[in-house]
Amino acid sequence: MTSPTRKPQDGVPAPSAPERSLPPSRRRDARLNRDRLIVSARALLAQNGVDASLEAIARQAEVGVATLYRNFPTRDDLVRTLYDLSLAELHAVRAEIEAAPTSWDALVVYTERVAEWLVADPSLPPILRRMAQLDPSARPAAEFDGFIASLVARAKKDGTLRSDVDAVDLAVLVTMVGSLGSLGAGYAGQWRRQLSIVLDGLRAADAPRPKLPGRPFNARDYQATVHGLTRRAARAAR
Amino acid sequence: MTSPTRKPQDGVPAPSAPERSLPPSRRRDARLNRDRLIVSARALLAQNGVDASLEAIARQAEVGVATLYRNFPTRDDLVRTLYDLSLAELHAVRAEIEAAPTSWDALVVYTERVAEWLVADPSLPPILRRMAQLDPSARPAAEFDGFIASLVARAKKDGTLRSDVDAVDLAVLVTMVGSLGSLGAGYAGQWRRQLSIVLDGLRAADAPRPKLPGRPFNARDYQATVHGLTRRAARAAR
DNA sequence: ATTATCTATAGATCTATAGATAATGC
DNA sequence: ATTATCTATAGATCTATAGATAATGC
Repeated sequence: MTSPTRKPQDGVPAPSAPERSLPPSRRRDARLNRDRLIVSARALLAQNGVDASLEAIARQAEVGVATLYRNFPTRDDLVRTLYDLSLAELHAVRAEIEAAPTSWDALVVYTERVAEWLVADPSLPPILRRMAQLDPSARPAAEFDGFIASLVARAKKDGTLRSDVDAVDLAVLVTMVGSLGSLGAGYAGQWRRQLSIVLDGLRAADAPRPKLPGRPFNARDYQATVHGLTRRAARAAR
Repeated sequence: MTSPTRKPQDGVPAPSAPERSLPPSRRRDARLNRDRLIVSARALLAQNGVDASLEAIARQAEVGVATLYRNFPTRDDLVRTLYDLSLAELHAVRAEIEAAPTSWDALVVYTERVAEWLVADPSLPPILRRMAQLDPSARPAAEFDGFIASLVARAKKDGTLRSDVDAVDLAVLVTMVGSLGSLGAGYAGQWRRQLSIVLDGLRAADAPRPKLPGRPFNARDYQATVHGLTRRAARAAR
């Protein structure tokens, strides 16, 4: 029943299958091409959304279109593969959370790592949206659910987390901070400041605040960066 | 306080011209068609990004393609028009801010209204991105700049705003909250909770916190809504 | 021998425009 | 009479596949 050929089930992919680029038993050139396709796909999906031209993806990967279709018979197969690969990265976060010394630290690790994951890859938003359409019952963060809920309860009891928020508020806030990835690479680590402010808003009122990380963004760079421009382009245009 | 007259620079529309749908001297049917095109364009840009098919926009507006091209010779003319229309709405916010009794209230009005503006229209993100590419020197919120900066200074002196943030942090946070618009209509007013948490993070540490608005989102609805699904579709898929 | 790649191509859809036809305002 | 709309169409680009050609592993 379970053949060595990968047959992605319609539902959630088995998280036990880390889905390496491909079983290492295949031809070297084939694996290379597939990897190139994945890189190009990430880039073009980030730029043009889920409907990015498949021809363009193949072109950028310096590969014939047919090669793309051989690896990914449909567009959704491609999207699903990118999704699986990204999700595998997220998996590692759980151990990090569990290693945190206090419940509050665990919340910080959770929000920080997940936000970082989102920010680092601007192809994720279109991919996540599409996956949710394909398969609304699949939830990327499902494995975290119960876990985070108990963490939230613990942090409230410890008196570090304000008592009027819940786990969903947290998830929404992380999504929100993660959206700063669309501001472009020039934005660099500034999102940590914003996350820090959000965390201060989540803290119980009497808990002490740490210093904000980084420094305020200068207004000129903000403009350059806010819509995906490089600083150089913005200077040139001015 | 900047000069009342705006340089008629490429792209920055004179704010004195609210750009009504069209000078009322034109043919009735023409105005109607133009309005229909604008509505359809908003819908399809929100759904498919700036590269949405012009043919599809015309089709949805029940109008021939040539009519679209007559009104908007290039895609960018269309985008620019949508941008101008949206920006005109934003203009009204300034008066509201000035009417606020305290500096902190003014900040609340600013963040709330601008976030609301963003959340209400999911076609804005692609439009803003495109406009920034077309014309990097134009800044949608430019008219607010000096104004907000002095507001920030005032709120710090009043001891209501924490002293280690600046106006750009504020702008980024608002953008961030505004991004929740992409979560879909089912999300309704939940973004106000998130904004409220952000505001608490911005408050000076010793200032008292108000209660969060609304109630926590239930986990099931969150899933349904987080990627633009209707609740009904999510239920059906389960 | 097997597996994968590339080239070529059919059919669909899109952009952009020219020319024929219809609706309005004066 | 003027202004706007529609239909039709050329050329570009895209998806998806078939058939010919090349590269690998055993």
